[in-house]
Amino acid sequence: MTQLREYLQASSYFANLSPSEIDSVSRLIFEKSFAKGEIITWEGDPGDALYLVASGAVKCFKTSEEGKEQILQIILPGNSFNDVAVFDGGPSPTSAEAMSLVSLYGIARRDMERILNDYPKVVPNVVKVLTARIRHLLELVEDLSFRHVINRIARVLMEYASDGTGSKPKLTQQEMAAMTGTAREVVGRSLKTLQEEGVIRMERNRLVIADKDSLQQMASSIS
Amino acid sequence: MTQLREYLQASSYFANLSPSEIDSVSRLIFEKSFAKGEIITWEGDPGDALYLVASGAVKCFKTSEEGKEQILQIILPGNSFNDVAVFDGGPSPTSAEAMSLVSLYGIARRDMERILNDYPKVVPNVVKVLTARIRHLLELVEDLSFRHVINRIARVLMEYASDGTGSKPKLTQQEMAAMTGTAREVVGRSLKTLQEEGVIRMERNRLVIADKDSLQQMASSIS
DNA sequence: AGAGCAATGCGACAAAAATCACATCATCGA
DNA sequence: TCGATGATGTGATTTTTGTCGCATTGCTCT
Repeated sequence: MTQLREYLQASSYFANLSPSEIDSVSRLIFEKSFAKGEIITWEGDPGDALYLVASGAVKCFKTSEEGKEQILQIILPGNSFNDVAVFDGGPSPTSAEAMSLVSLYGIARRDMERILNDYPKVVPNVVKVLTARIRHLLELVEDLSFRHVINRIARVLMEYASDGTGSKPKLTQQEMAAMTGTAREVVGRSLKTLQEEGVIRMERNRLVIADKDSLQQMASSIS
Repeated sequence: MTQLREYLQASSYFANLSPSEIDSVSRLIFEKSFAKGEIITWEGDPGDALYLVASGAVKCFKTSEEGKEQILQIILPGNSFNDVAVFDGGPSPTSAEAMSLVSLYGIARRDMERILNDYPKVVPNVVKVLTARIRHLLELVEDLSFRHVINRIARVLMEYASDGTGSKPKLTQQEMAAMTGTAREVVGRSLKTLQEEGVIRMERNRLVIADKDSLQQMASSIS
């Protein structure tokens, strides 16, 4: 319980609440866990609850009619998902799946409404979260529209290089493909190219960034 | 002035304010006009003001290093732009250009803050606007990631077919290319294909939808 | 340890999209 | 009305990306 309160204290939604307010909020929260591969919410579902990731990683994605997947965001501890549907009352625009064993803090929509009502201080935080999401999506659009696959992959590598905390999950080529809007084979070929150019190195089943500057270069360049 | 108040009454931000509240808000608003082709805000500029389109059309877009343009949204009368930068205080994520003679209602960031403070009723509207933007961007990503150019173009044609009000500007192939993340020539060829299939028709410099059902079909299908 | 399944590696091709190079058509001012 | 400029039409060609097919490798769970 203390753990939950500490978590909320540090979260983007509730960081500026007083301890007693945090306490009230925490009483509205339910906990839930999912095993790797389990679907947490389906695209099209009503947005009944907002989730904060306590541990593990969650991918938010869309699926095409033909089964292709586009990952929009990987949610790491401290961040939330399913916000849009909760705040506008519409159907969830994306599906969410546990990429590892995940534990979540959930807030029912009704309760979130109550919180916003009772603690107006939370409102600016909501706005910050939403604008951040917009900025993130704009970057994704920019990527898809301007950059070649190999450059997008370089960006993914930069962003998801393990930071030692172990919170970022190891990505499969399939997942990188879903993040960059391409096919798995293309990711494989791109990684091979990067390797041939000495930018990355494969070490016993582990991908190592050999030349961070070059990678950064590739990640920002357009062709 | 009455015109302005009527406009605000119907806008997504202020629809639920009382006449007297509308009146106070209206006093904070400045008007501004731009000729076709003029840049209203540059990507990277501080978000000093939020704009509501009174008449004309504004395109929000990003530009790549190589000069390619990606249009994110065409703002028609009644809608707003530059919201993100105004609400989170960051630099504007996109540029905005007048697609025709445009007249705008502007609200300085400071004033918008004041409004949010004085009239909390506005807050849910802000959230609605932001979530709508997120949903719109998610659709764009879906489009770029899942659909072929010709299908994206079909969507653009569906969405921007003139509705008789004349508020939707006639799009050039160049603009359609910027909306669908492709090159002008590809748009031209796609239009030709659609024409050969009898889905659209070119009538003396005017594009006519000949078979709306087929077009709708193309717009939703994936390949 | 070994069966089974998921993740990779990779060659060969097909398809879509981008690029280049011009010709032609419209439109809008002067 | 005549240019000038912007918008289009179109073929040829190159790049990039997507797809198929299959062999391997590596990991996990008994």
